[in-house]
Amino acid sequence: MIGGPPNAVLEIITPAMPARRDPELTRARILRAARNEFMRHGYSGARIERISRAGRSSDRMIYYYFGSKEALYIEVLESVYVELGAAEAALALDLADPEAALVRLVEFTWGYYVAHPEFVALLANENLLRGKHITKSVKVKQLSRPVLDILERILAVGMERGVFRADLDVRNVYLTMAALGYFYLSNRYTLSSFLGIDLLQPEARRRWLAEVTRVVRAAVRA
Amino acid sequence: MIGGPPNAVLEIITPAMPARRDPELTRARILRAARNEFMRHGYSGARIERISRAGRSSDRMIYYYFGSKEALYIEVLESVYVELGAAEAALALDLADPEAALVRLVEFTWGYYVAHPEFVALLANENLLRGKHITKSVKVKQLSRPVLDILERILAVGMERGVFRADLDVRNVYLTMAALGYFYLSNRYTLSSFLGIDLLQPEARRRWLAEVTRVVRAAVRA
Amino acid sequence: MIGGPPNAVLEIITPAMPARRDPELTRARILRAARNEFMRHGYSGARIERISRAGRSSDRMIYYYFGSKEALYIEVLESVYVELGAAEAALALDLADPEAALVRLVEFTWGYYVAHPEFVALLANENLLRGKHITKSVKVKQLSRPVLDILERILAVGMERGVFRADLDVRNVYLTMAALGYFYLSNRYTLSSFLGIDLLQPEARRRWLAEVTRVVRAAVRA
Amino acid sequence: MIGGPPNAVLEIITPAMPARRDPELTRARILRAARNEFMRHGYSGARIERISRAGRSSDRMIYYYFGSKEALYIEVLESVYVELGAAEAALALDLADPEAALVRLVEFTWGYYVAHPEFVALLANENLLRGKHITKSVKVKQLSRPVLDILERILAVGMERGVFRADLDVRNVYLTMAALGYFYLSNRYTLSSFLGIDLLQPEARRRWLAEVTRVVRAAVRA
DNA sequence: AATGAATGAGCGTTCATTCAT
DNA sequence: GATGAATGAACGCTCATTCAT
Repeated sequence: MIGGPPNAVLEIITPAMPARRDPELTRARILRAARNEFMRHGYSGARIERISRAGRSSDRMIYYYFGSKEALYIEVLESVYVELGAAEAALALDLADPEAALVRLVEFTWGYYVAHPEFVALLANENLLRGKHITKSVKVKQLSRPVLDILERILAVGMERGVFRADLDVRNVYLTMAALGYFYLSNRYTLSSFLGIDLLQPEARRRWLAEVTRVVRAAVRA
Repeated sequence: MIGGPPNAVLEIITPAMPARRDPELTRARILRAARNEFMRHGYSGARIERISRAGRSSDRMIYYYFGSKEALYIEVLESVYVELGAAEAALALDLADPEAALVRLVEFTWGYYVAHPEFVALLANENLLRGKHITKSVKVKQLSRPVLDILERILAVGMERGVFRADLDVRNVYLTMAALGYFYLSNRYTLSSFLGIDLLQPEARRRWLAEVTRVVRAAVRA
Repeated sequence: MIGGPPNAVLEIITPAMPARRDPELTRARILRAARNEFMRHGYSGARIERISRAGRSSDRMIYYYFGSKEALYIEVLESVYVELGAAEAALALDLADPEAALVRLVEFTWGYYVAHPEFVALLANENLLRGKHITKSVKVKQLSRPVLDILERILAVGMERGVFRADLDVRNVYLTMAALGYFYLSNRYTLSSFLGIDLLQPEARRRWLAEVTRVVRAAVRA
Repeated sequence: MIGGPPNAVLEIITPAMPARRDPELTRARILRAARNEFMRHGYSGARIERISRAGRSSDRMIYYYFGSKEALYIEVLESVYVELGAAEAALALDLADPEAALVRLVEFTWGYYVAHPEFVALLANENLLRGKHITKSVKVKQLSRPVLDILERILAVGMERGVFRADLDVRNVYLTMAALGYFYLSNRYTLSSFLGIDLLQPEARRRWLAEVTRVVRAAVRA
């Protein structure tokens, strides 16, 4: 009742199934399922069993590969940070036109949030828990977040040329840019009910990106 | 973990040991404890037993008064919305100077978020759950949120006088104002680690309010 | 919040409501509701709260009037026995024709079970509990069950005249008569599924009464 | 209430202390304990904790193997039906003498009820709940109950030979046979108190079987 | 005579996790 | 390297019942 035969049967049914018992693949499937589960339900609401089922694995395997729910969660957290960092690093902005570059950065940031709801949700959840888990990750602390460097260079060029105000602080500009995009998405459910409009409609989203761009430009304009 | 000091403090607030058979008080104590618990741990992470202990009551009484964890949560949610609405309604702004009135509104909004971390946390949690519970509250739907009316009047006067741009949308301005304040506070843990500064320091908070005010003014300026 | 005013209001709404606060009536309503609840759910499955609601009273009143769930149950049990005894005592059978009288008694017994499903259900439940509660009732023990006397007289006349076998035992005949009627009704759900017919259909019931009558007559025939 | 004797007995049955990691055995022990508990207390009165203790397992394992109290109950129900079906199927009756075969079937049926009080109790309880759970079992519906076929063949031979009445209905005869045995046992507690004799005494039981046999024969006699 | 407030004990169930091979 | 069996601790919730007026 234990053991090989059932697997043998599966082998026949799904003949060319790539690398069954491929630890890397199993691990990746679990991680992906966990990201989705933590995004949807938060840390406490997430269920090991749902993750293992969605990842076509077993509870036991999660402990085998990750050790604990918290360790799995932290790895998920790290992975979304790593991905964001990679996406930021891949940004190739032309500093010749700092205003255009800034607009591109605003668009990129907004686009990233839109494309990665799990990033928004996981951060929201982690803040809800007052950074309880993120502080345990050594990896997250070591990660570079290229966006500040990029923004700094944009602002430096813009200020030097006089197209931007001279007293801009890179962290303030970053916060403004991030806040306007993030808040709209992270709070879309309560805001939609409060404002009486569906913020998720493509048209509404397009208009908000335009507004964010306008506000950020107004904020930095000399 | 058990003990005197916390009770001693409450003892002072409710002088002669709260009449044990005071249903309104019992109910209120539970509600207050629940608000705190849901703020700290989110819906799933909140524990009925911790709430009943903190409210100096029993698990059983929570079900006696509220029926279920979810119903209690919804009532907490309703109560924070009611309180915000009352605070907004109590705002008496002088429309003679629309710019000053707008700044006052920005300060009020920011001040409210700072003074009511439970509001920020509960909304964040509710959005994490995709508005799962708030949609079940009929009360929240019926509540008026006076802030939009107030802001609308400010903008109307300002636009009429030409001190504000003519194409302002009240919801966009509200979102900008709310986003800049809310995001800073709701994401303070991940942001602090990312930016390498403690955003909760009074000095940092003061500077951010100044920046928010500056950005909002820049965004509406004619 | 406590007290008279709400009742006063009800007085106006239901003007001629007979004897509100009539203890006898309230007691009777509870008892009737309890009988129904115990019939439907058995002793353990019965809920005090459902009884009080169905009896338009409160949990508290049940304890006020009856003392405990078990005492209420016993009183229900007693009441169904009392009613059956009264119905039996009201039977006026013409002993001139013992065969006809026996048939009449079979019909009466069957008719009583059909008309009083609560009797069948309560007995079934009490037997399930191995007579746990009925042994606590002094009243049930003191009750006379006239049916045995009646049957005895019928059999005596019949045997004397030679229309019945001479070796009949009154208790055996009673058991046969009761068993054939009771079993069909008490086990109708499992039997219906097993036999593949709906035993509750009027036509099926009518046929079964005919069969019971036939079997009893065959059993006593000389 | 805790202690040696009962365990000592089991120890003998399962000699060397049951290999703790034997899922089939664990499952079987739970099922057996559950059957006993449901028989004794009905569905509502049964306690998961008592079952797990009696089955020398844990509450948790019940959910591991069966999923819920109701699912466990249904499986118990199915198991008693399966066992009865197997016992019926094992009956080898000589149809050469239909009268003798019928008597044998009556004796078998009665003997089965006597030997399996859990069967009687579980059916009584299930009917009390109006077949609430049994209707959820697909297995029970698919089970064959060989007894009707057997009885049909007996009656066919007997009717053909003219020793039985020509108008017999197999279901009616089955009901008569089952009712007379089942009712005596299922209602023994209330009947004992009503008739003033202990129906469980071996002598009383023997006499009743004789009476049942006599009545059934009288009912089918040509 | 009547009742709203309160409760201890226990319910079925689920959680993340570890045992043992 | 991989896994089915097993588990302690707690979860949200409900039970019949009593307190206090």
